[in-house]
Amino acid sequence: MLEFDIHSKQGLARVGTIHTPHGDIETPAFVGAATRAVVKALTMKEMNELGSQAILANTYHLILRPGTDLIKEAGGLAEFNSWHKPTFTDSGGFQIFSLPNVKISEQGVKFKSHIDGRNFEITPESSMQAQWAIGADIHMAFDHLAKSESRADMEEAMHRTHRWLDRCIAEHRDLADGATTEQYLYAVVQGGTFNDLRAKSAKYCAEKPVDGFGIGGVFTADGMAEILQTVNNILPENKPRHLLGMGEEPIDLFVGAEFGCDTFDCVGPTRMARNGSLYTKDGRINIKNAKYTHDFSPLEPDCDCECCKNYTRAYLRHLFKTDEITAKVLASIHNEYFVVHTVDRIRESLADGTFQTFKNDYLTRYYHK
RNA sequence: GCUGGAAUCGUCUAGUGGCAAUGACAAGAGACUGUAAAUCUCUCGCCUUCGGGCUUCGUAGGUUCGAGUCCUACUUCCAGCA
Repeated sequence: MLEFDIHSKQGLARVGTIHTPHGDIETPAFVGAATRAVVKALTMKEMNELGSQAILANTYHLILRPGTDLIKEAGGLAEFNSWHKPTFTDSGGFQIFSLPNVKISEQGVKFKSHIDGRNFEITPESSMQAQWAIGADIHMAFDHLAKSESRADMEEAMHRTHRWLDRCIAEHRDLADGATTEQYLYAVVQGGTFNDLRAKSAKYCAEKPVDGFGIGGVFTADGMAEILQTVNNILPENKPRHLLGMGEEPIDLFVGAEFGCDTFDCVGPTRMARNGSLYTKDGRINIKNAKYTHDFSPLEPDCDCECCKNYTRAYLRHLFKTDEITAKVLASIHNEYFVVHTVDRIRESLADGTFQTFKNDYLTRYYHK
């Protein structure tokens, strides 16, 4: 069983430590999105220096390229990409939802590679096998997101996710038998925006022999608090919970932590960075805007990231306007630092009892309320 | 000096009688939440009560119902010959 210590609690929120074979994660924590075994534009050294505790790679993408056998041959994900701290893998379930032309059956999902048109099939069993080959510390069960917001579709997707969870657990147990490494499995809670379905899904997952939980299918801050309260009041307190895919908006991180989530991942910060949308304490700014041409101040005056300590807004704008690779590097360092550090501060404020004040001050300033 | 060729939005460019005029770049702005994203969208002559109105394709004339497109002259640039 994955070890998870809880040091303090405040309502549903908690401060803890997840102990993985590759080290500890102090929670709440923001996990960097390293979909293709890399955080886009950044080196692992840079990720280390900006304070990232863990990364999350995607099974779907790694099956297509370079193939999970290759990662196994390299000695596992940590050896392959030189990230020697904790790792997660997402199951590939999200791609069923996000890609066109997938054929879903009870057995699994058939699709053509978007790269070369080859036919692939992912099943709960093959997803588990792939994740074991990749060798991340924490695996996600192969889940199914609904094809629409309708209750019927949500319910169908939830039930399929549950049936697939049982197959994932069986396969994971088989793979764990005789394995030389410790790898852990999270169940994924579905149910869309329907509280009764969320409750049903949480109950189902809560009773299973898994190491933690992913909460999937949450897409907006609206209604997120209610969903998380429903789900996290049911999930067992002593296992970690990962909020899948949320964290582009700082409010998501506050609400997520406040209502009992321990880790987050999101592609938003690095994607925003590559597109020139950079976090400041006063909200996101588009560094490409003409008004920053002569702005020789740092992006964030009291930010300790490499970008803010060394470069000005005018310089960053110049790098973006000239389409220099370094623009994306510096911007990604800053945005990733920003969210990692925001969650670090949330953790500290929960530990010392100042969370509500910190949250109010932060969000008031960020969203100009 | 002679003979050809060329002049169209900030730049390059499409356009051979129905055109406010093609495409790219540049510029301005917006979007992005378990990454088919170093991507995508919009604006880009002036004005507008969003119906339209006005002024544009080196300059000045001309032909024509109608000219960026045809004709004449001029200006500038390019090539060849002197």
